[in-house]
Amino acid sequence: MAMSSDKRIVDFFAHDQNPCSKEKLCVDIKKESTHDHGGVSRGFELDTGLNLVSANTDSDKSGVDDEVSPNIKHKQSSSKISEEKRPIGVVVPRQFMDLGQDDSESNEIAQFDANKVDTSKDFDKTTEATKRRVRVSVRARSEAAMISDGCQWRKYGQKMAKGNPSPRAYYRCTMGIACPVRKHVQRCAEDTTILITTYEGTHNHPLPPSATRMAATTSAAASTALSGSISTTNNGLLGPTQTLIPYSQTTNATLSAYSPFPTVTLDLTTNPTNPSHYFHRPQPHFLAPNFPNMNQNFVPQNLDNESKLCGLEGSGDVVGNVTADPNLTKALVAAITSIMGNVHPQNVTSRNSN
DNA sequence: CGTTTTTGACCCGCGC
DNA sequence: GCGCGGGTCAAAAACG
Repeated sequence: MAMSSDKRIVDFFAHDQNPCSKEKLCVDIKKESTHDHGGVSRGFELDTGLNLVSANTDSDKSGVDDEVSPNIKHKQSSSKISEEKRPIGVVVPRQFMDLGQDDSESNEIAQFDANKVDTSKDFDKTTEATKRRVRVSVRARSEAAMISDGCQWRKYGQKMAKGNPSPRAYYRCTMGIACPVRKHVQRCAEDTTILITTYEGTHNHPLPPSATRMAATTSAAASTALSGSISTTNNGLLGPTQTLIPYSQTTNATLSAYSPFPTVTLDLTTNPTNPSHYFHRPQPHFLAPNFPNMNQNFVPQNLDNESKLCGLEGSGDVVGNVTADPNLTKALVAAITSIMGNVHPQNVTSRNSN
């Protein structure tokens, strides 16, 4: 796949006919990686249609397999996922980039064509698709092997990821029968006290209250991240419109394009007492839930230079100029809700800049 | 003895 | 086409 220079339309709607949205989504892909260590960039065009993750909106293909036991569907799911890989990234967190690479040729503009958008189409369907594909990555300081999020997990694999001395552990949700939700846990390469947990999939069972509270924060994070207008900038820092999700004023949420899936990154390690360290836009209306059942070793701390430790510094972090579609926000919130549990409505925000 | 973890092997997608 | 790397499987080991 030509990654560094091709522009392509990501057609989120199979029945894209109604150009009801005039939103313009300009994405300047400075750098993007499909892996934590990667450095391959991709330019792309985005529709702000709601099928965030799948250009193939064939519901027969997207709606069933994920409900089947991954043990049974493994061979199919692998190829299917790749088939549906479509970038939707808005912000590429520097911490997930290969800091050593300088992919200058990848600095390109991908422009969203509003005429290709149809936000009136089948929101439910597209939301369902999104539920299954959006990833939520949580960065938190923890001495434990993984943070307690209210769900039960069974480890099914472990791998050494390139560029990171710490192994990546793979877990599968065991709270429900054949629950397709998975997560992987890995320590930050630059700061091993930081635990990076990435969730993917849709729970097919009720979640305990603790998981629900987690969901509230992650969902709000995604919502707020998406509601922001992110200017195209490569100024070397998280951009001036980088969105802060105030989980006790310690959460930094970004929507990442590094993954083949849209990925919301919740950074619970950032410094709340030094807001100038980041360039966050406050969201005073947000009601930050707590994590009462978090593992006691899970201690979000006020640490300066955290972003540097994790590689946040450098250029190319903010790559997008995004005007979030409220429906886009809803879709992503729904996705995270499905991953983490229910969301308190008051925590869901969206802003339509048009 | 049932469940969970470990770990080497395997599959698949992607980049070269 | 080949190699690399991520993700998963599944048998064996460990655990409770």
